Amino acid sequence: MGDTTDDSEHIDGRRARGERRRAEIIEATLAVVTRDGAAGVTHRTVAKQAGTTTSLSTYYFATLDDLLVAALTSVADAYTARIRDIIDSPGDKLTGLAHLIAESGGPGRERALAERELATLAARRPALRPVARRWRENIAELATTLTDDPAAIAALVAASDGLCTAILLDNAPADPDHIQAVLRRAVR
Amino acid sequence: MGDTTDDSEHIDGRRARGERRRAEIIEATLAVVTRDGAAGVTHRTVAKQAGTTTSLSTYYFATLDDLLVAALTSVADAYTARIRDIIDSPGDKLTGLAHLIAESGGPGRERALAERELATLAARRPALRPVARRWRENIAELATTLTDDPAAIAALVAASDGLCTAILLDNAPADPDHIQAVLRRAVR
DNA sequence: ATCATGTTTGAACGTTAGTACAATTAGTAC
DNA sequence: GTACTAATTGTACTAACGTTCAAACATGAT
Repeated sequence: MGDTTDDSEHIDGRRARGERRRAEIIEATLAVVTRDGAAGVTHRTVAKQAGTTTSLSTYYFATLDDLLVAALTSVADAYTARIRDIIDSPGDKLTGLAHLIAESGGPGRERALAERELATLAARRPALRPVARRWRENIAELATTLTDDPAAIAALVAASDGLCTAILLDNAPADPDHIQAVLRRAVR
Repeated sequence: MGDTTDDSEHIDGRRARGERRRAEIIEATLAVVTRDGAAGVTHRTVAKQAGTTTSLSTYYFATLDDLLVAALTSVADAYTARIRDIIDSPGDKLTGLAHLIAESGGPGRERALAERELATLAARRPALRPVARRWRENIAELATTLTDDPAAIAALVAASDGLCTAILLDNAPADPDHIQAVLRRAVR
């Protein structure tokens, strides 16, 4: 997380510090979403979480919307990277996906919850829609390595999403084998 | 609040009026959720939408949470009734379900959006969780008329949920035939 | 008519929100 | 050093929030 680009020829130190602050504020935003939900995100709560002042939050993110967009983008990027890892790894892809989904029931629950909350937000704000769609597109990309049937691809995406919902709603540890069975049924 | 503490048979007209008001406020709440999202729900916005005063909203729903619970329950009840109709009707059940889901992309989009928003809210408030779960349980009930395989039932529920997400996110009219194909793949 | 009870209102309380802005600090270039 | 710019702070304003409350109203029961 903390890599500093000090090896570069001539970097404006102020800019580097600014971008670090920016990242800190985004991280604080996600922490707030995780703890209190998207409704709990205000410049004040985020600033307090980040250990700075309210005005600094507005300095980097002029409006609350900017802040939420940045936060959603960040969390979506992280999740996307996980899926990409599964696609690129040599093992069975459905097994990997099943374990990733199962994380929503364990320690990754709050992260998954945050993403879901922000995705719901996206349904109403067109600016956030492409970001929210990326998760689905990546699952679809994974599916194309398994089948060519468009219906099967759609089925896998839908099943992944629905399974995630079920896990979050049940609030119980999920069984990767069961998840995998449902997924496998979709692409079969 | 007075419940059915009165054992006598006479009808109190005031009670009927009160329950009508209550229903109006719930309807207004759903209208607000539809227009501005769950974040836009305040006693003031709801009251204005219902054409009454702020205090009347708090009179019927002491806290904002009560209001949201009532609204979510109401919309879940309506959707549940639709699924029950499909279960009880003689025609092909997956065709009926597919058309119901497809409505999320047409005129029923805002209604579906409201339900989804409230369901997301449920993930963080345990009080709302049972209500949110009912939708899934009814789909499962429909599935039991088609198969005994638990994995197939879970697959149908997950697929229905995921398809709904896709439709809402794509914001395009949905093709019932395509939906049906995905659903049929789940229970096959 | 009188009473009791449910309904409705308007105003007010204290709190917190978004936002703006002048002032201050800190780093960079000259 | 001075000048410039980005980063940061403290403060203040307005608007809206949830909630409370005493009073007024409406209506069915007696």
